[in-house]
Amino acid sequence: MVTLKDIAKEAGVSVMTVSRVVNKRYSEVSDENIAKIQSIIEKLGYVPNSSARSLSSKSSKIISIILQGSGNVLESPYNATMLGYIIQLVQEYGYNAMVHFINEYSDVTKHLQSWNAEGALFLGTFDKNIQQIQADNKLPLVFTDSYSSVRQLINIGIDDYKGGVLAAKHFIENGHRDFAFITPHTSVNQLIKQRLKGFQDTIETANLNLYPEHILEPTNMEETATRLCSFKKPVSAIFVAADNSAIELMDRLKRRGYRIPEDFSIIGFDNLPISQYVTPRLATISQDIKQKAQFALEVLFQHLKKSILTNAEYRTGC
Amino acid sequence: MVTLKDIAKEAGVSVMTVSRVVNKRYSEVSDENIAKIQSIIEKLGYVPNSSARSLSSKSSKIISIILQGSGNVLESPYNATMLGYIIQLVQEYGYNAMVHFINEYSDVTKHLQSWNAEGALFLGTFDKNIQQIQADNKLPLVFTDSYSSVRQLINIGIDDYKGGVLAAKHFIENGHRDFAFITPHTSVNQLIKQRLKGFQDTIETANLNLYPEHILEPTNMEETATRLCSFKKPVSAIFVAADNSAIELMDRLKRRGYRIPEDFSIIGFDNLPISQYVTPRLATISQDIKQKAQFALEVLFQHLKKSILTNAEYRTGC
DNA sequence: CTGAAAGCGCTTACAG
DNA sequence: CTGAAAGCGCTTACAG
Repeated sequence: MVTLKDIAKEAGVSVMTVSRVVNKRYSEVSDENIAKIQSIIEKLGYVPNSSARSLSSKSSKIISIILQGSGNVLESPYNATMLGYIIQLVQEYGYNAMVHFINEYSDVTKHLQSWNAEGALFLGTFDKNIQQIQADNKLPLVFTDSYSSVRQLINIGIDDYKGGVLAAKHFIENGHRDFAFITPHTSVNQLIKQRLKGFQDTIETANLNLYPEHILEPTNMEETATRLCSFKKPVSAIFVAADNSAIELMDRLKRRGYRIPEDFSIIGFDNLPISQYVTPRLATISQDIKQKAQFALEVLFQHLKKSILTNAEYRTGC
Repeated sequence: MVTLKDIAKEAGVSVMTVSRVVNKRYSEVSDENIAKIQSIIEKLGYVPNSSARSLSSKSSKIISIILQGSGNVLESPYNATMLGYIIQLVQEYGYNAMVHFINEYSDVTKHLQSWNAEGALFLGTFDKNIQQIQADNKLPLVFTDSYSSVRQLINIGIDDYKGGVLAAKHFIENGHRDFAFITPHTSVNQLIKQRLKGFQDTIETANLNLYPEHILEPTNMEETATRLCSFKKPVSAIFVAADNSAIELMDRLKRRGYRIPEDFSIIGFDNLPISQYVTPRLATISQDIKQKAQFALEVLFQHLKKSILTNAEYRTGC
């Protein structure tokens, strides 16, 4: 491994002079030395040791990306797409992405402190633990899709309530009167509840009803399909709060001989690419994942620069 | 930040004694001190500094995962699923996952050396640069889906050739005589060529033909659909070497009024969950992504332990 | 069983 | 413009 010392010896200067060149502090070094040192760096293939840098400068150039959930969380296209954009952007900002899948919340602090991460980005549901995480970690923390009531919080989300409103309006305008709401496989969190609330409020404003027994939290889509088809008061309009689940449900219903959208009209959420390849195309509430990632990183680096933690709440449309 | 020194002072011992407890070298410390130190660690919430460890011990506990490709590579369900399993496993082994998206191959060395990664795992096409990467980095490197001719190489792949054979056999057994082969959107690499070769060889062994003009490398599926429908010698059996692309093509053909499988029979590759939710269900060559990830990590850690780099080639069935 | 010394590769802060 | 000193938090290697 080539070190500053090796370069210094070869160039006949001190390590400090080499360090200055490596860090592009050119105004502090003579042109002659800059040229000489750069050519030696090139020749020897010097790569700075990030651990040493992190240790001495307290700046690790690491952004931790923390995903909550069970099993392979990247099987969810939403998580995968979001994570992909985030890593791309972290790299563009000149940082390194360390990815952690989390179950125990105490692990968050462990990971962040252990690597001296400069900032962290959270995907998934952390609502109940945000306060603790914030108390333990004094670095910029950006949450996504959170509905925590913590006041001092940076969150990037969409207007999930409005998503529910849009779904309900669409159904009502198309003459539907009997609705169901299906939560996705993932845990039922505040985000889902917001979508439900927007849906429900809009239905009730139109003097219609979303019956409690028509709100399902499936663990199993096959069973959900069975229940949907055996309601005493049949429904015609189904809002499934995530495309994945909507597509699976649609498949089950079709295999039972029901026609979509004649027998059941379905609206999903996310507008994943795949929702356009099923038959019929899935109607869905769209959200711009790329923009969400961009926002999240912008805010993160803004706070990283300023080192000021202020309250912030950002929501984009859908 | 709490350090070894803080704990040592509080416990009235040297940092070495604390270090031994932190590293669970209990046989070297008195029971009394173990208990005392552990309780202080707990009380103060001590987390070891990984940079310092990495610097002094040369063991970073970092596995770099390197993805090649352009744009958001995690929009590919294959990449996302694979990465998800890999990260899960890296964590289970007690290591940390650093993820890098790569375009320039020189960046590989930069990243690996900079963080003193203990091992690296590669997703995507690196064939032409494997030799260089290996020469520059003396740590266990595990490639996936590679068909490099480099002799000293650890690779985890499936039998892509056999995948092509299976597709051809299925078509032939079902009476098809006119075939097309479509490469996926991604770059045409050796892996795709193997699938093609297996397909082509099997067709020719059956005294049938896969005409060169029926092998398409689409940049645009709409255009591909147009070309498929305007062949002078029409085809009935289409092998698309990735599910994503197969599903998109199927959609285009259906929208033009063609019936699947009556007008065109299609086989994909990967058996992604989504292939079972399109109508009709996509016939596809299955590969076990989870098992591939498990193999990859097993081999990586095997070599990490032994610190011996031997030749190895692993292929699972499909 | 315990600890003092040296060092990992870098940066900060200072003196010149 | 340049460099010697000290230190970041830990581990290795040794002495006792």
